[in-house]
Amino acid sequence: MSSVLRVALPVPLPTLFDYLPPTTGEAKAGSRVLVPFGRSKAVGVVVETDVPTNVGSTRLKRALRVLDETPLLDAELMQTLAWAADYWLGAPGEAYANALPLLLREDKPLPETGEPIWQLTTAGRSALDAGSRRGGSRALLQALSTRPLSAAELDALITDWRAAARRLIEAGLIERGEQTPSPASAPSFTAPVLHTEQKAAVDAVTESFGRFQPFLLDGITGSGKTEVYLALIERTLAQGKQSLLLVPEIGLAPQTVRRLRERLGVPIEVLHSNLAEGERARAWLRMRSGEAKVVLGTRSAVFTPLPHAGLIIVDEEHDGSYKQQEGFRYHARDLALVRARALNVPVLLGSATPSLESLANVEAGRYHALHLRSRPSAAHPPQVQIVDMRAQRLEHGLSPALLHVVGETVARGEQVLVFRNRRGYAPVLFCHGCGWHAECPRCEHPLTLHAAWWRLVCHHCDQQSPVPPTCPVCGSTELKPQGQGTERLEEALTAHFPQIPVLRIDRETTRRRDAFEQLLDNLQTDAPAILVGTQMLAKGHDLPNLTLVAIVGVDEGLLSVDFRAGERLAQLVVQVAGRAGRARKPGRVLLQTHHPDHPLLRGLLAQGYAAAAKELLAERRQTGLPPYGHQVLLRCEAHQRATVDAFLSEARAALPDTDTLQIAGPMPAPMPLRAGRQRGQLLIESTTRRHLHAATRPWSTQLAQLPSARKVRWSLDVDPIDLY
DNA sequence: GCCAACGTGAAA
DNA sequence: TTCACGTTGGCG
Repeated sequence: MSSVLRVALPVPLPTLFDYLPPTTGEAKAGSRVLVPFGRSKAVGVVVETDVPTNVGSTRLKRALRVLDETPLLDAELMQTLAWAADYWLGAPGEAYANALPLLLREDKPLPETGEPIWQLTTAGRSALDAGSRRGGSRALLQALSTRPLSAAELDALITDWRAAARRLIEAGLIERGEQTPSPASAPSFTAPVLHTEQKAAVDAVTESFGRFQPFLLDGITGSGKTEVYLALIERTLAQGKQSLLLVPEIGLAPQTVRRLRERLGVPIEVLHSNLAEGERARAWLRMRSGEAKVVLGTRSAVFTPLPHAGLIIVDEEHDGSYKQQEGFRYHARDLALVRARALNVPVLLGSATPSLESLANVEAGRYHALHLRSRPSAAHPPQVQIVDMRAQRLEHGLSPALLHVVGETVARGEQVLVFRNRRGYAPVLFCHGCGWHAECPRCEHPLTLHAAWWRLVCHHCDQQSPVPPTCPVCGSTELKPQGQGTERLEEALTAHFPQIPVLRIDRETTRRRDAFEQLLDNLQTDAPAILVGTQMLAKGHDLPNLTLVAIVGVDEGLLSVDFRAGERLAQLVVQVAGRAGRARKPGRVLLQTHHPDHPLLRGLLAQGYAAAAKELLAERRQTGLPPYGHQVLLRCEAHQRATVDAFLSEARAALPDTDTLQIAGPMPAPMPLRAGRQRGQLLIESTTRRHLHAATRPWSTQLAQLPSARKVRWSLDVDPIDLY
C-alpha cells in the first residue's frame, strides 16, 4: 500500500480521490493541487496527506503540481467543510468548490491582492511628451501623466478607458501595477449614542469575545439593530480581530456598504454574487491574509477565511436566501454557527422576525436572547388595522376603505407603500364565455398576464406565449384578466390618483443593476408618492416620509399547504409593516383580506410577532415538525411519471425499516409538473437528528448507485426550507 | 458533472 | 455497413 494524497475534486461524486504526491513541492492539507482527472486535468483541494490507499497501483496517478506552498484553506475551514459536506449530504468536492471563489478554482497564480493601478512607463512618458497617439489613448496617457490611477479613478475620468489601456499596455507605454489599499481613513461619522437596550446588547456580546456563544438579537424594525452591529464590529476592530457580516441577497444595497465604510473608517470587503470574479478573489484573499478586517457578504461569504476571527453576525437570520437551493444545499446561517464554534467567537443572529428554529434554540437555552423593543426613531409603533374585503365593491382589487386612506395620506403630502406579492398585471386570464383560463402546458399552472409586453408568462418556468385574441375553446372575445398583480395595481392607482407619482418596484422595474437604488433615490422624500411593489420592498431602505403601508392580498399564504407558510406570512407582514413610520410621523398599516378572522392574522395583529411565533412553535411541537422534528427530502424529476416512481420506490426500499424514521411517500411534489418534468418526492422524518443522519448518510451513496437514478434528476435536501 | 465506449435500431 | 442516438460506467 502506498502513501497517498486524498483530494477533493469539483465533481458531484460522493468520494474523494487518491493521488501519488507530486515529484516536486510538498502538498499539504488545504493546498490546491493540479491533478490528471479522466482524460483532462482538474484543480482539487488536498484533504489528507500520507494516508494508506485501497486504490490499486495501476489506477493511481501522480499529482502534477502543487499550486499553493502554504495551504489556501486553513485547518478550521477544512474541518468545517468536511463537516458541512457530511451534514448536508453533499459531495465533498462540491463543498470545497463552493468555498473557493471561481478564480481560485483555476490553475492560475493567485491574483495580487493590492488594488490594480495603471501608470506610465518611460516610453509612455516620451510618447506623451512627443504628442503621439490620439483619441482615447491620448486621453489616458494624459490622465496618467501626474500620477498612477486606479480603476475607480479612471472610471470617473474617462469612459471606456479599458480598450485604450489594453492597446497602450501592448505598446509598452503604460503598465499595470498595484498599490496597497489606502490606510484607514478616520471615520467620517461619529457613532450615535446607543440607547439602553442597544448598549446592553453590545455589552453582552462583548463579554463573550474570545469564546463561542450564540446570541439572538430580536429587535423590532427601526429599533437600531445595525447600530448594534456597527458598535460590535468597532470593538472587534479595536482588538485587531476580523468580523464577518452576512446579509440576505437583496439586503446588500450599496447604501449599506457606504454606511459601513463611513462609520468604521476601514476598508470593507464585499462579497456577493454579481461581483466581478477578480474582485471576489481579491476580497477573499485579503481576508485570508488578515490584511482586511471586515467582510460583508451574502450566503457564500460564510466561507471566507477568518484567520483572526473576532465576531460573526448574521443579519435577517430568518431569511430564506441563506439556504442554497441547488447543488450543495447548505444553510449559511447554520454554517455561521458551526464556524463560530470552531473559531471560538460569539455569533449574533439578528432579526425583527426570528425563525422558529432560532426561537426554539433560545427556548432550549442554546442561544442567549437580546431584545430591542423600543424604537428610538419613532414615538409610536405603527397602528395595524384589518380591512375586510368581503362584500366590498373592489376597484381593481382595492377596497373603497383602502383607497380612502391612501387618498388621505397623499393629501397630507406623505407616502404610501402598496404591497402585493405578485408580479405582472393579472395572475389569471379567464374566459367569460366558457370558463377556460390560460395555462402553461409545461407546468399546468395559470399563466400571468403582463400588460406592458402584452404576453402571457409562466412564473414557474419563465416561458412566454402570445395573448390569444379570442378564447381558444369557445371563440369568445370576452377574455378577462382576473386578479391583480403589481402592474395592474400601478395602473389602477395611477388612474385613481393622477396627480401623485406612482412607482412600481418589482423584478421587472429593477432588472438593471442599481435600478432599485436609482428608483428610490429619485423619490422626493418631502413629496407625496405611492410605491407599489413585491417582497423587494420588505426590507432595506428607510423611507422617512412613508407613513402608510397597505398590504393587499396575502391570502394565498393563509391557504398554503406548506407547513412553513404561516411562519413566512407572519414574517412578511411584520417586515412590510415595519416600513411604515420609520420617521417622526406615526405610521399606519392596513391589511386587506378575505379572512379577517383567521387566527394567525388575528394573533399577529393583536399581540405581535413574538406571540404569533410562540403559537406557531407550539403547533410545530405538537405535530413533531421542525424545529422539533428533523427532515430529509429526496426530490426527483423526469419526463415520465413512471421513471420518477420507479426511482422513488427503489429509494424507499433501500431505506432501513426502523421505527425511528417516519417516511412519507413516494408522492407527487406539491407542483407535480414543472417545465415539462414530472416531479415526485420522498420525505424522511425523525425526532432525533442522529437517527436521521445515521440512516440517510449510507443511503445517499446507495442512491447514486441505483440504476434508476441515472434516468432521473434527483437531489437530497437536509433540513429543507420548503417542500416545493 | 463530463466523457468515451457500447449497444441498438434504422437507413442505405 | 454505417451512422445516430440513448445508455452505462468510470473518473484515483
